Amino acid sequence: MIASLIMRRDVFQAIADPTRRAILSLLALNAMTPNAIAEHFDSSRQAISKHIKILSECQLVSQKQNGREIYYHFNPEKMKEVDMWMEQFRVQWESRFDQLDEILKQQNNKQL
Amino acid sequence: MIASLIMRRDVFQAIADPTRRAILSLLALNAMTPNAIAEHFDSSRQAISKHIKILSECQLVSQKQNGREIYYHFNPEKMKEVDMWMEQFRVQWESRFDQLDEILKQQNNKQL
DNA sequence: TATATAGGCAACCGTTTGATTGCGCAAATA
DNA sequence: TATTTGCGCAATCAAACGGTTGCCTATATA
Repeated sequence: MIASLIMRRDVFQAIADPTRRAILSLLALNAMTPNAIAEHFDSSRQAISKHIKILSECQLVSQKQNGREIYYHFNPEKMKEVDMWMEQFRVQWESRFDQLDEILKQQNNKQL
Repeated sequence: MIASLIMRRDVFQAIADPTRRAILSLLALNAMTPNAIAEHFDSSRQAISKHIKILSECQLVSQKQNGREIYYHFNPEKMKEVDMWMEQFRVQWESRFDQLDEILKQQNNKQL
């Protein structure tokens, strides 16, 4: 289908929604069925299913059918993409420690 | 204003847009004016300004006025929030190494 | 076999998004 | 001083989003 090729959801867009983030936090602890997930929220089962569909489309979750139940599993691989994107910024908040290192070095120099 | 209290943007929603992510990548390297940023994109200057406004509202960027020019700076502090949220999932992709550790341990036991 | 349960799919609807256009204002330049 | 430049603000619009409702199929249970 064209949709599966073109519409391919973005991970960043998927985690933009607070409900989807909460679902991911739940699934990271253990795999769950849509109904079990929906019990944790005020929204309807269908609303949650739509969120799950979006999470599936960008491969943040995978599914395993068991009879009429479908267990959704969190897929850490995809979340890594966010982590990798963050890498470019991590240097900046680690620079604080670098600055501290610099200060300590200078103090050592003074002591010598 | 009420807007500044209630509307307070979400960092996750801010980085959902690919253009905004690209802007952040640019600003992480050096502070820039809206016009300078817009030159890197096909969109109009106003479109970019709107993105900048969203990034400002969630404090992912800060501004420093210089005459009629406004330099926008990347603020790493806010990006940390995303990094902190990711922490809960990081365990999962690091578990691969744990599994490797487990295998190595068992092999050592065999050797003993 | 009849009924209840799990869960996907499609249609619909109000709100939000991202982009464009036009405008106004302050700072720089002629 | 007149003009250009930098940039924010407001209005407008199509597309996307998030939710609800209704329906259908398949599996489990009475």
